[in-house]
Amino acid sequence: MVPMQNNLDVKFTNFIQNIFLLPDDVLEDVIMHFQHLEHPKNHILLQQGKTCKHLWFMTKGAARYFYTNEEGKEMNTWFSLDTQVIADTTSLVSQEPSEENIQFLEDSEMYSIEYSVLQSLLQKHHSFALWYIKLIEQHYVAQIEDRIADLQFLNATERYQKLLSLYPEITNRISLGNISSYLNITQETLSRIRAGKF
Amino acid sequence: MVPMQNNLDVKFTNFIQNIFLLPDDVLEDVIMHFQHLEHPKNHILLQQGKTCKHLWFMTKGAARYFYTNEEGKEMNTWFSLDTQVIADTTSLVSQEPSEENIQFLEDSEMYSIEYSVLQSLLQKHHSFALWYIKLIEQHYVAQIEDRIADLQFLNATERYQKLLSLYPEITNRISLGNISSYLNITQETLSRIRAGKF
DNA sequence: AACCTTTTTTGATGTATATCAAAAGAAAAA
DNA sequence: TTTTTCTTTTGATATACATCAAAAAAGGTT
Repeated sequence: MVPMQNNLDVKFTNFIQNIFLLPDDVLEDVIMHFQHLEHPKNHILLQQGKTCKHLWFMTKGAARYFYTNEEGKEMNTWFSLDTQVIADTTSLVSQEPSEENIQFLEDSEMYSIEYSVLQSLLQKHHSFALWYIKLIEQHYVAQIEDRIADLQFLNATERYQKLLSLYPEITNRISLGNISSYLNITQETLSRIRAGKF
Repeated sequence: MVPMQNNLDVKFTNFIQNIFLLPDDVLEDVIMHFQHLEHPKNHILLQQGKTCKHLWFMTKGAARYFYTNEEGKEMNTWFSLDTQVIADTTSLVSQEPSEENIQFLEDSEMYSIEYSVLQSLLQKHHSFALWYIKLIEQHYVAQIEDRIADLQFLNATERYQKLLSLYPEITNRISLGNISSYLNITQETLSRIRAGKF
């Protein structure tokens, strides 16, 4: 249960209200079902094989999504920086075991809501269901389709440049190994790209 | 406006009801806002640069999503076969111009609903909003995330085999050139994969 | 500062898949 | 059937990026 006085909470409510404006009473009912959390760097938020039981709204920090392949190599599938929704969507919506891990790359702050609570709020408030539709549309569909196009049509150098233009500060916050894995290239190749060797 | 007597319509209402069960009165209100359409092979349903103003439920047929790149080459991004939702989701939800075309690869049948009508039905019926959430979750998120994983982690041969296991009859319905473009490989490479040369 | 650990860079070589050119096969048209 | 057109296959070569090995640089720790 979240008291609504301090700055962080204002940031969070703005995040919620920017997705789709909720009536005051609904906003209040929704917000009070969120829990404020902090997790340190390296904390594993969701583990491969476990079902994703929460939806998180990160207000500060950085996280990676990754899975460990047959050879034991960790492959990053996604990054979230600062104000972002976090969840393994596939596992959350199906309530089946996740195929990936979610781990923080910085000390991070977030608000969480349980899947069952989310479902009952969707049943309870028509406006919250409309809000959730906007959330999915904006945060999953748009971003994800973009990523498909990148993987399908851009080469390694172009993928890196696009990531840089989207997150100019990413190289100060996330290691080259983690970035290269997300870009689907090796660390060596990314190093050469940065040195301008292609 | 759709009379609900014949077989095709039953197939369509089943499709709707399988996503999420709607109360009879809501189902009736929803169904009557759909229009039945047929389009011949090669018909362009949506053109690059035009905004996607409809959501379609294909009940029979085949379609491809593609865009034309700088060199004038057509690149397939998606296939839909038989009972499937069709739309350029990014364009539909943003109501901004589409970056891709949608074209039929066979004579096809479908039901369509206009974007603005869809929006007003979402406002009007809480249960229809819950239905739409399930639709997005099942038809966009799950499929799309799977495609990212395929592009990121499978090689050309594995991508082809996975497509075959999902649509065993695809080679009889869709040309090798169209399939290879979707798999993000050349026609020559796909031909060699099929001949077992890798 | 010196030491240890992690991250990044460099070099040599290998591999999956692309490109270009042309032949073979299948489908459609005359 | 013959001709034309479109689709698929084959061969030779090129290229983007991976892999393996090792050195260099950067961060942390005592």
